[in-house]
Amino acid sequence: MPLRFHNTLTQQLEDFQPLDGKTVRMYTCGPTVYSYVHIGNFRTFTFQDILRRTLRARGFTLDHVMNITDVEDKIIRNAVQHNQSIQQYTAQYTEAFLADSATLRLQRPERLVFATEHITEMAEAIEKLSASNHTYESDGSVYFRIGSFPSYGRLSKINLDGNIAGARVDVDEYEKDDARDFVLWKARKPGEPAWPASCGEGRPGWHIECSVMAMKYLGETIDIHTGGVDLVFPHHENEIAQSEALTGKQFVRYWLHAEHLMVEGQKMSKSLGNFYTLRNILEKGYSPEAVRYLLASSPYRKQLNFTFDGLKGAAASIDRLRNFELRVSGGVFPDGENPEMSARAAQALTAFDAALDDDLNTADALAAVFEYIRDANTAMDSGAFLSANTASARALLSRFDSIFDVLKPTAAESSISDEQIESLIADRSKAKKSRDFDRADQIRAELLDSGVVIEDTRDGVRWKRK
RNA sequence: GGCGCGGUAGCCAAGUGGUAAGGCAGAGGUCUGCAAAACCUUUAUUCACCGGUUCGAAUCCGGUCCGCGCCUCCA
Repeated sequence: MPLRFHNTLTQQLEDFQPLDGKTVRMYTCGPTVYSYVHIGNFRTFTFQDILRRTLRARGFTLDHVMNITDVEDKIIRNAVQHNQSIQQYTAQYTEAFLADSATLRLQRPERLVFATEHITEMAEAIEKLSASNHTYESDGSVYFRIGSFPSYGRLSKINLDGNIAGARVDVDEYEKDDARDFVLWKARKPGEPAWPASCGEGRPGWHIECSVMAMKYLGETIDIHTGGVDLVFPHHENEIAQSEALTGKQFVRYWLHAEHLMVEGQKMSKSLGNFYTLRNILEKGYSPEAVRYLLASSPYRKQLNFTFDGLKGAAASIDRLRNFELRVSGGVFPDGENPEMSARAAQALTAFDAALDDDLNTADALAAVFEYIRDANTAMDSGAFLSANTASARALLSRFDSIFDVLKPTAAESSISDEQIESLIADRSKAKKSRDFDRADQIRAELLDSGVVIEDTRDGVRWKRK
Protein backbone atom coordinates (compact mmCIF):
# COMPACT_ATOMS: atom_id res chain seq x y z
CA MET A 1 0.00 0.00 0.00
CA PRO A 2 1.37 3.41 -0.85
CA LEU A 3 2.09 6.11 1.67
CA ARG A 4 -1.00 8.27 2.04
CA PHE A 5 -1.68 11.54 3.79
CA HIS A 6 -4.78 13.55 4.48
CA ASN A 7 -4.35 16.80 2.59
CA THR A 8 -6.12 19.76 4.18
CA LEU A 9 -6.31 21.40 0.78
CA THR A 10 -8.46 18.66 -0.75
CA GLN A 11 -9.76 17.19 2.51
CA GLN A 12 -8.93 13.77 1.13
CA LEU A 13 -6.45 10.98 1.60
CA GLU A 14 -3.92 11.20 -1.20
CA ASP A 15 -1.04 8.99 -2.24
CA PHE A 16 2.20 10.75 -1.42
CA GLN A 17 5.07 11.16 -3.80
CA PRO A 18 7.61 13.98 -3.66
CA LEU A 19 7.80 16.16 -6.74
CA ASP A 20 11.19 14.83 -7.77
CA GLY A 21 10.42 11.28 -6.62
CA LYS A 22 13.28 11.19 -4.14
CA THR A 23 13.75 14.18 -1.87
CA VAL A 24 10.92 15.40 0.31
CA ARG A 25 10.94 19.15 0.69
CA MET A 26 9.13 19.88 3.91
CA TYR A 27 8.48 23.03 5.88
CA THR A 28 7.11 22.93 9.41
CA CYS A 29 5.99 25.94 11.38
CA GLY A 30 8.19 26.16 14.44
CA PRO A 31 7.78 28.06 17.68
CA THR A 32 7.63 31.72 18.48
CA VAL A 33 10.29 31.96 21.14
CA TYR A 34 8.74 34.36 23.62
CA SER A 35 8.48 31.78 26.41
CA TYR A 36 8.80 28.05 27.05
CA VAL A 37 7.06 25.92 24.48
CA HIS A 38 4.10 24.08 25.99
CA ILE A 39 3.05 20.45 25.78
CA GLY A 40 0.41 21.20 23.16
CA ASN A 41 3.08 22.61 20.87
CA PHE A 42 5.04 19.46 21.41
CA ARG A 43 2.12 17.36 20.27
CA THR A 44 2.51 19.02 16.89
CA PHE A 45 6.28 18.80 16.91
CA THR A 46 6.11 15.12 17.86
CA PHE A 47 3.75 14.51 14.95
CA GLN A 48 6.28 16.21 12.69
CA ASP A 49 8.98 13.94 14.08
CA ILE A 50 6.93 10.81 13.39
CA LEU A 51 6.32 12.14 9.89
CA ARG A 52 10.05 12.74 9.38
CA ARG A 53 11.00 9.31 10.58
CA THR A 54 8.34 7.58 8.49
CA LEU A 55 9.45 9.40 5.34
CA ARG A 56 13.03 8.38 5.99
CA ALA A 57 12.00 4.80 6.68
CA ARG A 58 10.37 4.79 3.24
CA GLY A 59 13.71 5.67 1.72
CA PHE A 60 13.14 9.33 0.98
CA THR A 61 15.81 11.94 1.50
CA LEU A 62 14.58 14.81 3.59
CA ASP A 63 15.11 18.48 3.29
CA HIS A 64 13.16 19.75 6.25
CA VAL A 65 13.10 23.41 7.22
CA MET A 66 11.72 24.68 10.50
CA ASN A 67 11.45 28.34 11.31
CA ILE A 68 12.04 30.03 14.61
CA THR A 69 9.99 33.19 14.91
CA ASP A 70 12.22 35.54 16.83
CA VAL A 71 10.56 38.88 16.27
CA GLU A 72 6.92 39.40 17.15
CA ASP A 73 4.70 41.48 19.43
CA LYS A 74 4.97 39.33 22.55
CA ILE A 75 8.71 39.01 22.14
CA ILE A 76 9.10 42.75 21.87
CA ARG A 77 6.86 43.35 24.87
CA ASN A 78 8.61 40.76 27.04
CA ALA A 79 12.08 41.84 26.03
CA VAL A 80 11.28 45.42 26.96
CA GLN A 81 9.91 44.26 30.32
CA HIS A 82 13.11 42.36 31.00
CA ASN A 83 15.23 45.22 29.75
CA GLN A 84 16.86 42.97 27.18
CA SER A 85 17.39 43.17 23.46
CA ILE A 86 15.15 40.85 21.50
CA GLN A 87 18.26 38.85 20.57
CA GLN A 88 19.17 38.33 24.22
CA TYR A 89 15.59 37.58 25.11
CA THR A 90 14.88 35.05 22.36
CA ALA A 91 18.23 33.27 22.63
CA GLN A 92 17.36 31.70 25.97
CA TYR A 93 14.00 30.38 24.75
CA THR A 94 15.43 29.13 21.50
CA GLU A 95 17.97 27.22 23.59
CA ALA A 96 15.22 25.87 25.83
CA PHE A 97 13.16 24.79 22.84
CA LEU A 98 16.08 22.92 21.31
CA ALA A 99 16.92 21.30 24.64
CA ASP A 100 13.31 20.22 25.21
CA SER A 101 13.10 18.89 21.67
CA ALA A 102 16.22 16.83 22.27
CA THR A 103 14.76 15.54 25.52
CA LEU A 104 11.73 14.35 23.57
CA ARG A 105 14.07 12.81 20.97
CA LEU A 106 12.74 14.98 18.19
CA GLN A 107 15.13 14.78 15.26
CA ARG A 108 16.64 18.11 14.29
CA PRO A 109 15.33 19.38 10.97
CA GLU A 110 17.98 19.73 8.28
CA ARG A 111 17.72 23.49 8.67
CA LEU A 112 16.54 25.75 11.44
CA VAL A 113 15.98 29.23 10.12
CA PHE A 114 15.44 32.46 12.00
CA ALA A 115 13.10 35.22 10.91
CA THR A 116 15.48 38.00 11.88
CA GLU A 117 18.14 36.58 9.57
CA HIS A 118 15.87 36.92 6.53
CA ILE A 119 14.53 40.43 6.80
CA THR A 120 16.19 41.55 3.58
CA GLU A 121 14.58 38.75 1.59
CA MET A 122 11.22 39.54 3.16
CA ALA A 123 11.51 43.20 2.22
CA GLU A 124 12.37 42.18 -1.33
CA ALA A 125 9.36 39.89 -1.53
CA ILE A 126 7.11 42.68 -0.33
CA GLU A 127 8.57 44.98 -2.94
CA LYS A 128 7.75 42.46 -5.67
CA LEU A 129 4.23 42.04 -4.35
CA SER A 130 3.80 45.80 -4.41
CA ALA A 131 5.09 45.98 -7.95
CA SER A 132 2.38 43.55 -9.02
CA ASN A 133 -0.37 45.45 -7.22
CA HIS A 134 -1.07 42.96 -4.45
CA THR A 135 -0.46 45.46 -1.69
CA TYR A 136 -1.39 48.87 -0.41
CA GLU A 137 0.19 51.16 2.11
CA SER A 138 -1.48 52.73 5.08
CA ASP A 139 0.19 54.78 7.78
CA GLY A 140 3.58 53.44 6.75
CA SER A 141 2.52 49.80 6.99
CA VAL A 142 2.05 47.57 3.98
CA TYR A 143 -0.94 45.26 3.62
CA PHE A 144 -1.71 42.37 1.35
CA ARG A 145 -4.96 42.89 -0.51
CA ILE A 146 -6.72 39.56 -0.49
CA GLY A 147 -9.08 40.80 -3.16
CA SER A 148 -6.12 40.60 -5.53
CA PHE A 149 -5.83 36.86 -5.03
CA PRO A 150 -9.00 35.18 -6.34
CA SER A 151 -8.48 31.75 -4.80
CA TYR A 152 -8.04 33.18 -1.31
CA GLY A 153 -9.82 30.92 1.16
CA ARG A 154 -9.27 27.69 -0.69
CA LEU A 155 -7.30 26.02 2.08
CA SER A 156 -9.51 26.97 4.99
CA LYS A 157 -12.76 26.95 3.00
CA ILE A 158 -13.51 30.28 4.46
CA ASN A 159 -16.46 32.08 3.00
CA LEU A 160 -15.45 35.49 1.81
CA ASP A 161 -18.91 36.62 0.82
CA GLY A 162 -21.09 38.40 3.28
CA ASN A 163 -20.58 38.99 6.93
CA ILE A 164 -19.13 36.67 9.46
CA ALA A 165 -21.97 36.80 11.90
CA GLY A 166 -20.85 36.19 15.44
CA ALA A 167 -17.19 36.40 14.61
CA ARG A 168 -15.03 39.08 16.05
CA VAL A 169 -13.58 41.15 13.32
CA ASP A 170 -11.04 43.78 14.01
CA VAL A 171 -12.00 46.82 12.00
CA ASP A 172 -10.41 49.73 13.68
CA GLU A 173 -6.88 48.94 14.73
CA TYR A 174 -5.39 49.56 11.34
CA GLU A 175 -6.74 51.26 8.30
CA LYS A 176 -7.48 48.21 6.22
CA ASP A 177 -9.54 48.08 3.05
CA ASP A 178 -10.92 44.69 4.02
CA ALA A 179 -10.90 43.25 7.53
CA ARG A 180 -9.16 40.14 6.29
CA ASP A 181 -6.31 41.91 4.59
CA PHE A 182 -3.16 41.22 6.53
CA VAL A 183 -0.04 43.11 7.29
CA LEU A 184 3.17 42.38 5.43
CA TRP A 185 5.29 45.12 6.91
CA LYS A 186 4.64 47.05 10.08
CA ALA A 187 5.75 50.64 10.24
CA ARG A 188 8.27 51.46 12.92
CA LYS A 189 6.86 52.41 16.29
CA PRO A 190 8.87 54.19 18.98
CA GLY A 191 10.86 51.79 21.12
CA GLU A 192 10.46 48.85 18.76
CA PRO A 193 13.18 47.19 16.74
CA ALA A 194 13.11 48.14 13.07
CA TRP A 195 14.91 47.37 9.87
CA PRO A 196 15.38 49.59 6.85
CA ALA A 197 13.41 48.78 3.72
CA SER A 198 12.32 50.48 0.56
CA CYS A 199 8.81 50.78 1.97
CA GLY A 200 10.15 52.48 5.06
CA GLU A 201 11.64 51.46 8.40
CA GLY A 202 9.76 48.75 10.18
CA ARG A 203 9.51 45.04 10.76
CA PRO A 204 7.93 42.16 8.91
CA GLY A 205 4.53 40.69 9.66
CA TRP A 206 4.38 37.09 10.74
CA HIS A 207 3.08 35.40 7.61
CA ILE A 208 5.70 36.65 5.18
CA GLU A 209 8.57 34.96 7.00
CA CYS A 210 7.34 31.44 6.30
CA SER A 211 6.69 32.10 2.61
CA VAL A 212 10.09 33.67 2.11
CA MET A 213 12.11 31.15 4.07
CA ALA A 214 10.27 28.14 2.69
CA MET A 215 10.83 29.24 -0.89
CA LYS A 216 14.40 30.36 -0.31
CA TYR A 217 15.49 26.94 0.90
CA LEU A 218 13.00 24.58 -0.70
CA GLY A 219 11.96 26.19 -3.95
CA GLU A 220 8.74 27.69 -5.22
CA THR A 221 6.74 24.50 -4.89
CA ILE A 222 7.33 22.42 -1.79
CA ASP A 223 6.04 18.94 -1.01
CA ILE A 224 4.79 19.13 2.55
CA HIS A 225 3.89 21.94 4.91
CA THR A 226 2.64 21.22 8.41
CA GLY A 227 1.47 22.92 11.56
CA GLY A 228 -1.30 22.88 14.12
CA VAL A 229 -4.92 23.17 12.98
CA ASP A 230 -5.13 26.69 14.32
CA LEU A 231 -2.65 27.78 11.69
CA VAL A 232 -4.88 26.80 8.77
CA PHE A 233 -6.49 30.19 8.99
CA PRO A 234 -5.18 32.73 8.68
CA HIS A 235 -1.50 31.86 8.71
CA HIS A 236 -1.31 29.17 6.06
CA GLU A 237 -4.01 30.75 3.97
CA ASN A 238 -1.95 33.93 3.92
CA GLU A 239 1.22 32.04 3.11
CA ILE A 240 -0.45 30.60 0.04
CA ALA A 241 -1.70 34.02 -1.06
CA GLN A 242 1.70 35.67 -0.73
CA SER A 243 3.70 32.85 -2.23
CA GLU A 244 1.47 32.14 -5.18
CA ALA A 245 0.99 35.83 -5.87
CA LEU A 246 4.79 36.01 -6.10
CA THR A 247 5.45 32.97 -8.25
CA GLY A 248 2.21 32.06 -9.98
CA LYS A 249 2.94 28.46 -8.98
CA GLN A 250 1.40 26.11 -6.48
CA PHE A 251 3.16 26.77 -3.18
CA VAL A 252 2.50 23.55 -1.27
CA ARG A 253 1.39 20.15 -2.56
CA TYR A 254 0.39 18.50 0.71
CA TRP A 255 -0.84 20.37 3.76
CA LEU A 256 -0.86 18.33 6.97
CA HIS A 257 -2.35 19.70 10.17
CA ALA A 258 -2.17 18.28 13.67
CA GLU A 259 -5.22 18.46 15.90
CA HIS A 260 -4.94 20.07 19.27
CA LEU A 261 -4.17 18.52 22.57
CA MET A 262 -6.62 18.72 25.46
CA VAL A 263 -5.62 18.39 29.08
CA GLU A 264 -7.85 16.23 31.27
CA GLY A 265 -10.67 16.76 28.78
CA GLN A 266 -10.41 20.52 28.75
CA LYS A 267 -8.77 23.10 26.61
CA MET A 268 -5.35 23.85 27.98
CA SER A 269 -5.23 27.34 29.37
CA LYS A 270 -3.40 29.26 32.00
CA SER A 271 -6.61 30.29 33.73
CA LEU A 272 -7.72 26.66 34.17
CA GLY A 273 -4.39 25.79 35.75
CA ASN A 274 -3.81 22.98 33.26
CA PHE A 275 -1.14 24.69 31.24
CA TYR A 276 2.03 22.61 31.13
CA THR A 277 5.47 22.88 29.69
CA LEU A 278 7.57 19.78 29.22
CA ARG A 279 9.62 20.85 32.21
CA ASN A 280 6.53 21.04 34.42
CA ILE A 281 5.71 17.44 33.59
CA LEU A 282 9.20 16.06 34.00
CA GLU A 283 9.38 17.75 37.40
CA LYS A 284 6.46 15.60 38.46
CA GLY A 285 8.62 12.56 37.87
CA TYR A 286 7.39 11.35 34.49
CA SER A 287 9.95 10.21 31.97
CA PRO A 288 10.51 11.98 28.66
CA GLU A 289 9.86 8.68 26.90
CA ALA A 290 6.42 8.41 28.51
CA VAL A 291 5.57 11.89 27.29
CA ARG A 292 6.86 11.11 23.82
CA TYR A 293 4.94 7.84 23.71
CA LEU A 294 1.71 9.45 24.82
CA LEU A 295 2.04 12.27 22.29
CA ALA A 296 2.92 9.88 19.49
CA SER A 297 0.52 7.04 20.24
CA SER A 298 -2.62 8.78 19.11
CA PRO A 299 -3.02 9.62 15.42
CA TYR A 300 -2.26 13.25 14.70
CA ARG A 301 -5.64 14.15 13.25
CA LYS A 302 -7.51 13.31 16.42
CA GLN A 303 -7.65 15.58 19.38
CA LEU A 304 -5.47 14.04 22.02
CA ASN A 305 -6.61 14.04 25.60
CA PHE A 306 -3.49 14.43 27.69
CA THR A 307 -3.97 13.06 31.19
CA PHE A 308 -1.66 12.00 33.97
CA ASP A 309 -3.36 8.61 34.02
CA GLY A 310 -2.53 8.40 30.35
CA LEU A 311 1.09 9.21 31.12
CA LYS A 312 1.23 6.39 33.66
CA GLY A 313 -0.31 4.09 31.09
CA ALA A 314 2.28 5.17 28.55
CA ALA A 315 5.05 4.41 31.01
CA ALA A 316 3.56 0.95 31.65
CA SER A 317 3.35 0.30 27.91
CA ILE A 318 6.99 1.23 27.49
CA ASP A 319 7.88 -1.16 30.32
CA ARG A 320 6.11 -3.95 28.49
CA LEU A 321 8.07 -3.20 25.32
CA ARG A 322 11.37 -2.98 27.18
CA ASN A 323 10.71 -6.18 29.10
CA PHE A 324 10.19 -7.96 25.84
CA GLU A 325 13.37 -6.51 24.40
CA LEU A 326 15.26 -7.67 27.49
CA ARG A 327 13.76 -11.12 27.12
CA VAL A 328 14.81 -11.31 23.47
CA SER A 329 18.35 -10.15 24.11
CA GLY A 330 18.94 -11.97 27.39
CA GLY A 331 16.88 -15.12 27.03
CA VAL A 332 18.22 -18.59 26.32
CA PHE A 333 16.27 -20.33 23.60
CA PRO A 334 16.51 -23.81 22.07
CA ASP A 335 18.58 -24.00 18.90
CA GLY A 336 16.92 -23.68 15.54
CA GLU A 337 14.32 -21.51 13.90
CA ASN A 338 10.58 -21.83 14.10
CA PRO A 339 9.39 -20.67 10.67
CA GLU A 340 5.97 -19.84 12.05
CA MET A 341 7.47 -17.34 14.50
CA SER A 342 9.62 -15.75 11.82
CA ALA A 343 6.60 -15.40 9.59
CA ARG A 344 4.66 -13.94 12.49
CA ALA A 345 7.32 -11.26 12.98
CA ALA A 346 7.42 -10.47 9.28
CA GLN A 347 3.65 -10.13 9.25
CA ALA A 348 3.79 -7.75 12.22
CA LEU A 349 6.45 -5.69 10.47
CA THR A 350 4.27 -5.40 7.38
CA ALA A 351 1.25 -4.42 9.45
CA PHE A 352 3.33 -1.84 11.33
CA ASP A 353 4.48 -0.20 8.10
CA ALA A 354 1.04 -0.36 6.53
CA ALA A 355 -0.48 1.41 9.54
CA LEU A 356 2.03 4.25 9.30
CA ASP A 357 1.54 4.46 5.55
CA ASP A 358 -2.13 5.01 6.22
CA ASP A 359 -1.85 8.67 7.22
CA LEU A 360 0.44 7.86 10.14
CA ASN A 361 -1.95 5.64 12.08
CA THR A 362 0.33 5.23 15.06
CA ALA A 363 -2.31 3.57 17.24
CA ASP A 364 -2.77 0.82 14.70
CA ALA A 365 0.99 0.47 14.26
CA LEU A 366 1.41 -0.02 18.00
CA ALA A 367 -1.30 -2.67 18.02
CA ALA A 368 0.66 -4.67 15.44
CA VAL A 369 3.73 -4.63 17.68
CA PHE A 370 1.85 -5.55 20.84
CA GLU A 371 0.02 -8.41 19.17
CA TYR A 372 3.33 -9.84 18.05
CA ILE A 373 4.84 -9.43 21.50
CA ARG A 374 2.02 -11.38 23.09
CA ASP A 375 2.40 -14.19 20.56
CA ALA A 376 6.18 -14.25 20.95
CA ASN A 377 5.95 -14.27 24.75
CA THR A 378 3.53 -17.17 24.55
CA ALA A 379 5.92 -19.02 22.25
CA MET A 380 8.80 -18.33 24.62
CA ASP A 381 6.81 -19.73 27.52
CA SER A 382 6.02 -22.89 25.61
CA GLY A 383 9.48 -23.37 24.11
CA ALA A 384 8.32 -22.72 20.55
CA PHE A 385 10.49 -19.60 20.19
CA LEU A 386 13.91 -20.73 18.99
CA SER A 387 17.31 -19.07 18.99
CA ALA A 388 17.16 -18.01 15.34
CA ASN A 389 13.80 -16.32 15.91
CA THR A 390 15.51 -13.57 17.85
CA ALA A 391 16.68 -11.98 14.60
CA SER A 392 13.19 -11.27 13.30
CA ALA A 393 12.06 -10.15 16.77
CA ARG A 394 14.94 -7.69 16.87
CA ALA A 395 14.14 -6.49 13.37
CA LEU A 396 10.61 -5.65 14.43
CA LEU A 397 11.71 -3.91 17.62
CA SER A 398 14.28 -1.98 15.69
CA ARG A 399 11.75 -0.82 13.11
CA PHE A 400 9.38 0.13 15.89
CA ASP A 401 12.03 2.10 17.70
CA SER A 402 13.24 3.85 14.57
CA ILE A 403 9.86 5.58 14.60
CA PHE A 404 8.76 5.70 18.23
CA ASP A 405 12.21 5.91 19.85
CA VAL A 406 11.26 5.02 23.42
CA LEU A 407 13.11 1.77 24.16
CA LYS A 408 16.37 3.24 25.35
CA PRO A 409 15.92 4.77 28.80
CA THR A 410 17.05 8.32 29.31
CA ALA A 411 20.33 8.04 31.15
CA ALA A 412 19.90 9.17 34.72
CA GLU A 413 22.72 9.90 37.07
CA SER A 414 23.11 6.72 39.03
CA SER A 415 24.89 6.21 42.31
CA ILE A 416 25.71 2.64 41.44
CA SER A 417 27.88 1.11 38.73
CA ASP A 418 27.17 -1.97 36.66
CA GLU A 419 29.99 -3.77 38.49
CA GLN A 420 28.49 -2.98 41.89
CA ILE A 421 25.12 -4.21 40.70
CA GLU A 422 26.55 -7.48 39.40
CA SER A 423 28.43 -7.98 42.64
CA LEU A 424 25.32 -7.45 44.76
CA ILE A 425 23.36 -9.81 42.55
CA ALA A 426 26.03 -12.45 43.05
CA ASP A 427 25.79 -11.97 46.81
CA ARG A 428 22.04 -12.32 46.63
CA SER A 429 22.28 -15.49 44.57
CA LYS A 430 24.58 -16.98 47.23
CA ALA A 431 22.15 -16.00 49.95
CA LYS A 432 19.29 -17.57 48.00
CA LYS A 433 21.25 -20.79 47.55
CA SER A 434 21.72 -21.05 51.29
CA ARG A 435 18.01 -20.21 51.68
CA ASP A 436 18.79 -16.98 53.51
CA PHE A 437 15.81 -15.21 51.94
CA ASP A 438 15.86 -12.32 54.38
CA ARG A 439 19.33 -11.37 53.20
CA ALA A 440 18.35 -11.91 49.56
CA ASP A 441 15.32 -9.65 49.89
CA GLN A 442 17.37 -7.04 51.69
CA ILE A 443 19.81 -6.87 48.78
CA ARG A 444 16.92 -6.62 46.36
CA ALA A 445 15.49 -3.72 48.35
CA GLU A 446 18.86 -1.98 48.42
CA LEU A 447 19.15 -2.25 44.68
CA LEU A 448 15.65 -0.92 44.25
CA ASP A 449 16.62 2.10 46.35
CA SER A 450 19.39 2.71 43.84
CA GLY A 451 16.92 2.51 41.02
CA VAL A 452 17.73 -1.03 39.93
CA VAL A 453 15.03 -3.64 39.48
CA ILE A 454 16.00 -7.28 39.51
CA GLU A 455 13.94 -10.19 38.33
CA ASP A 456 14.55 -13.91 38.73
CA THR A 457 13.91 -15.80 35.50
CA ARG A 458 14.38 -19.36 34.36
CA ASP A 459 17.57 -18.30 32.67
CA GLY A 460 18.99 -16.47 35.68
CA VAL A 461 18.73 -13.03 37.17
CA ARG A 462 18.09 -10.08 34.94
CA TRP A 463 18.21 -6.45 35.97
CA LYS A 464 17.37 -3.07 34.61
CA ARG A 465 17.61 0.49 35.76
CA LYS A 466 14.26 2.02 36.54
C1' G B 1 -23.98 32.30 11.68
C1' G B 2 -19.84 29.87 8.49
C1' C B 3 -15.97 26.13 8.17
C1' G B 4 -13.64 21.88 10.40
C1' C B 5 -12.57 17.63 13.91
C1' G B 6 -14.90 14.25 17.03
C1' G B 7 -18.57 11.18 20.42
C1' U B 8 -16.50 3.04 20.51
C1' A B 9 -15.57 -0.73 27.68
C1' G B 10 -13.44 2.43 34.16
C1' C B 11 -9.52 5.42 31.11
C1' C B 12 -6.76 6.02 26.27
C1' A B 13 -7.91 4.22 21.54
C1' A B 14 -8.08 1.10 16.28
C1' G B 15 -11.71 -0.26 13.12
C1' U B 16 -15.40 3.59 7.13
C1' G B 17 -20.61 -2.41 4.68
C1' G B 18 -19.60 -8.66 6.82
C1' U B 19 -20.51 -9.68 12.36
C1' A B 20 -16.09 -5.07 18.05
C1' A B 21 -7.81 -4.43 17.42
C1' G B 22 -4.32 -2.81 20.97
C1' G B 23 -2.55 -0.37 25.61
C1' C B 24 -3.57 0.97 30.74
C1' A B 25 -6.45 -0.10 35.03
C1' G B 26 -9.57 -4.12 37.67
C1' A B 27 -10.89 -9.50 39.02
C1' G B 28 -9.52 -14.76 39.10
C1' G B 29 -5.75 -18.40 37.88
C1' U B 30 -0.69 -20.71 36.29
C1' C B 31 4.49 -20.11 37.43
C1' U B 32 7.62 -18.43 41.85
C1' G B 33 10.89 -19.02 48.58
C1' C B 34 8.66 -14.21 47.92
C1' A B 35 8.44 -10.58 44.26
C1' A B 36 8.77 -9.18 39.30
C1' A B 37 8.16 -10.59 34.37
C1' A B 38 5.20 -13.67 31.30
C1' C B 39 0.94 -16.42 30.00
C1' C B 40 -4.41 -17.94 30.47
C1' U B 41 -9.49 -16.59 31.73
C1' U B 42 -12.51 -12.43 32.57
C1' U B 43 -14.31 -6.91 31.75
C1' A B 44 -18.90 -3.37 25.23
C1' U B 45 -24.75 -8.87 22.48
C1' U B 46 -22.61 -3.44 21.55
C1' C B 47 -20.27 1.44 19.03
C1' A B 48 -24.13 9.42 21.74
C1' C B 49 -29.58 9.22 20.33
C1' C B 50 -33.75 8.58 16.65
C1' G B 51 -35.25 7.06 11.89
C1' G B 52 -33.89 5.12 6.92
C1' U B 53 -31.10 2.15 2.99
C1' U B 54 -29.25 -3.07 2.95
C1' C B 55 -29.40 -10.14 3.24
C1' G B 56 -26.13 -7.56 6.63
C1' A B 57 -24.38 -0.86 9.50
C1' A B 58 -19.93 1.30 14.65
C1' U B 59 -19.14 1.88 9.39
C1' C B 60 -23.75 4.60 4.21
C1' C B 61 -28.07 8.44 4.23
C1' G B 62 -31.37 12.00 6.99
C1' G B 63 -32.35 14.26 11.63
C1' U B 64 -31.28 15.34 16.91
C1' C B 65 -28.08 16.00 21.16
C1' C B 66 -23.17 16.80 23.16
C1' G B 67 -17.64 18.08 23.20
C1' C B 68 -13.61 20.72 20.86
C1' G B 69 -11.14 23.98 17.29
C1' C B 70 -10.83 28.11 13.72
C1' C B 71 -13.39 32.53 11.82
C1' U B 72 -7.67 39.44 14.64
C1' C B 73 -0.03 37.47 14.30
C1' C B 74 -2.79 30.81 19.47
C1' A B 75 0.58 24.19 17.83
